[in-house]
Amino acid sequence: MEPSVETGSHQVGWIPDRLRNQFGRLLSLTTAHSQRLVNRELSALGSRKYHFAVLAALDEHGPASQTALSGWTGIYTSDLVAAVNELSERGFVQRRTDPADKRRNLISITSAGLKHLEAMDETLTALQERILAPLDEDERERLNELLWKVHDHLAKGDV
Amino acid sequence: MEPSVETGSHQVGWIPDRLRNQFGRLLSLTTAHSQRLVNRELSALGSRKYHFAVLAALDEHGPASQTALSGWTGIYTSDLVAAVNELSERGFVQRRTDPADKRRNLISITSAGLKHLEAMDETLTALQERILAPLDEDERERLNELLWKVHDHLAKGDV
DNA sequence: CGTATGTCAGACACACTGAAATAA
DNA sequence: CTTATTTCAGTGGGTCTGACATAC
Repeated sequence: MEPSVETGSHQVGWIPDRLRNQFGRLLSLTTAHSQRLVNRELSALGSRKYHFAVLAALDEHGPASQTALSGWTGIYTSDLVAAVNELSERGFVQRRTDPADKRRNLISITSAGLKHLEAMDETLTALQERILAPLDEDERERLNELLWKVHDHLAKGDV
Repeated sequence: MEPSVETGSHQVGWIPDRLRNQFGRLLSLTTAHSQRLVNRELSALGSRKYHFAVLAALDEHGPASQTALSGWTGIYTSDLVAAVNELSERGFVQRRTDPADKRRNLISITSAGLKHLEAMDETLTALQERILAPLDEDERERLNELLWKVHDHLAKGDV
């Protein structure tokens, strides 16, 4: 009775109304889709989002403590430990104790890390282009603007 | 003795450019925020999104197999097992063998389940209103339209 | 077809250890 | 000035949800 189901990501025919009309669901479905693609691209480079975020922050700001990195990237410090470990194992960052404050670590990006960052950035930029393909420039701007509005509202914690 | 620890999202001042300009990041941040709120509301009702999705599908479609539910909700069948177990433990659904095909389960919603669904629905609708508060009607429509465009493009698997 | 198991990422709360700043 | 207390950075281990694979 049901039309055949494909393998891979599932396809949906009918969707319950209450689900279709839920804005949050549209948001999370779209996010899930695009994050799946992002992860696929990044994992081809042996990385994941945390790595990109940390390297980007280090590149743009310069050496920083883990607490600072946490603040800028939104990654919890406890999760940051693992990310920095992984990055330093691969020689993408260096961790040394801040001489000025011995309880603090100073993380800095290496040239290998910079190269890796650029590779990830290019990949992600190209991917983003493919994801947004159906939208023209105006629409992209509009979408960004509207999303930021909602985001900022949520970030303020009013709701 | 402990001053209460502020829980919640961290505040960001500066954000690295490469992160700020990543559309995928904006998407996932916004989603994360709103999902956090959704989870908070639902968990106050002792539920989570899977429960809502399953009950909504059952309510709108009538008794169905787990495979069908999986297709409509996007929940993997392996995860659906747990969700249906939880729901049936609370008396919100009933699981019985399909007399027409003995290897298939027919899941149906109970009246208690229906009541629970309505409660969740009301909660979520109210929450959605709060989340979208900064947007007027036009903007909401526009945002939905643009998101659907991207979503459908992704769902087609072209990218 | 359904169920059990398991992996992995991400978000998050907590407890703990040193080191630093500060009050007594 | 030097203890005693508090604050703060980093680490570790753990929980939970969600997406997803696979074997029975």
